[in-house]
Amino acid sequence: MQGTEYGDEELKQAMATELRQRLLDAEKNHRPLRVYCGFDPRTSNLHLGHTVPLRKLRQFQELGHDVTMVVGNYTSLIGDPSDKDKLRPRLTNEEVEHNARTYADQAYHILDRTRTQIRYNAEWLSELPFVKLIELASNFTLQQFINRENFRLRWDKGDPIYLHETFYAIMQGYDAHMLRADVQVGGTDQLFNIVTAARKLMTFLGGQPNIAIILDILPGTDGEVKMSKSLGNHISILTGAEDMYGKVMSVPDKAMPQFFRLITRWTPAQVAEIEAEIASGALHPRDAKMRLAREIVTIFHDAQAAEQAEEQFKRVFQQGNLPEDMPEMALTPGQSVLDVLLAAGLAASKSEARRLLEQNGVRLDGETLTDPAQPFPHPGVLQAGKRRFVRVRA
RNA sequence: GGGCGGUUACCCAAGUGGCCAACGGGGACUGACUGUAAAUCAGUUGGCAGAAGCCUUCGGAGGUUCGAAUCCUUCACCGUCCA
Repeated sequence: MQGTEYGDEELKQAMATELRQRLLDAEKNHRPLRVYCGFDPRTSNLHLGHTVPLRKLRQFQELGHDVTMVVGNYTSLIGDPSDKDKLRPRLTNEEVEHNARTYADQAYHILDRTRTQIRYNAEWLSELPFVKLIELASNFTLQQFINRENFRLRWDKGDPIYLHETFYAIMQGYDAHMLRADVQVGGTDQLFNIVTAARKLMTFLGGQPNIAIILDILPGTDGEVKMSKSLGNHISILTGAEDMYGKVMSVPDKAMPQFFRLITRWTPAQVAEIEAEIASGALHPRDAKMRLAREIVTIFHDAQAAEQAEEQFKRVFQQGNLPEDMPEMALTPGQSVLDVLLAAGLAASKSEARRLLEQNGVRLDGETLTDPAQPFPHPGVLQAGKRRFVRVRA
């Protein structure tokens, strides 16, 4: 249950107990548990936040259970209202197909490809007759939806809540039923969909309700709010080793516990040990974070890349030396400092370049430049701010 | 279908004829401090020129005016109440 967050101790205990019981039953019948997690085919570029449920699925795989990723190509007609307040345009089948494939490819950084099944929920949802939907919907009241926090907020603000958004939970519940899922994994934003909707529907349809594994939300690089691309605080899993390492290091200390639990391969015992060392002062928080960064880069690249990224990090940021690789540009005769900043892509406009200069944010071979109009002094390493470098060649 | 309200820069949000490139907050960027932390402090945050100044921007189009984000007309979208 590492990394779970139910927001309610009783629910957590209930789920833990039920999971234990289900494991015993499964063992008795010599079958693995059917574990699933849905994903939204709207995204295909995964960041670390997306890997949280994947990590949990992986743990189940390692224990020998069956794992299914459900591509929500039918539910995406709605868009999960759990964390959104706007409708999104419908995707074409090709887009869904493409996103699903790239999503899966990235997911296999974590999941065992040979033990993962992929299903599309249009398979059963597109054939759900209206009369069946009526039956399913009759299990819920409007009050349940209105009391749900994210609808509640919108209700109170006077924002629209569309009728069809209430279908989402029902559809997800039906997915669980069709898969005869034992366990469903999701973030805290899925609490309602899993616990209220899916379990109820599964029971109604004559099956056993699935057990909810509700995972805590991974904060972004700001350490404050959930990692999300639109908030700009994400770490893409496709980013380079050095960038990934550096971004992990920029995460505030207070977010480390969540990173430890949610995205590393570490066991609860290992996490406890590191945290104890930090608490006792035996381990500097910075060094703990370096271990974390190294672990994360190792997962998405490999151990060698992680080591190199760490060396580069030490060289550039701890010792103030230059990075090994940096973009290059050729100097054109007659270019001013301003021209070069622009041409090197270190500033988006001349005004921005001037600002950088005024704020002492520009260095050439370590020497601060301030005059925008002066001819570019000489080839060398041009630096804007702390972390952007360009090698200017003659 | 009717009444009322809304649409402002990356986001939220002030501004109701000139003092508005547009208050404030968030975010972002730069500097100091540091563990590339975090927190804190200071500065910057449309473009061109950088001295003055000029240009583009406040949902779209048109109009009134010496002058509009601010007034009028119209269109679009959104919300809300009533039906």
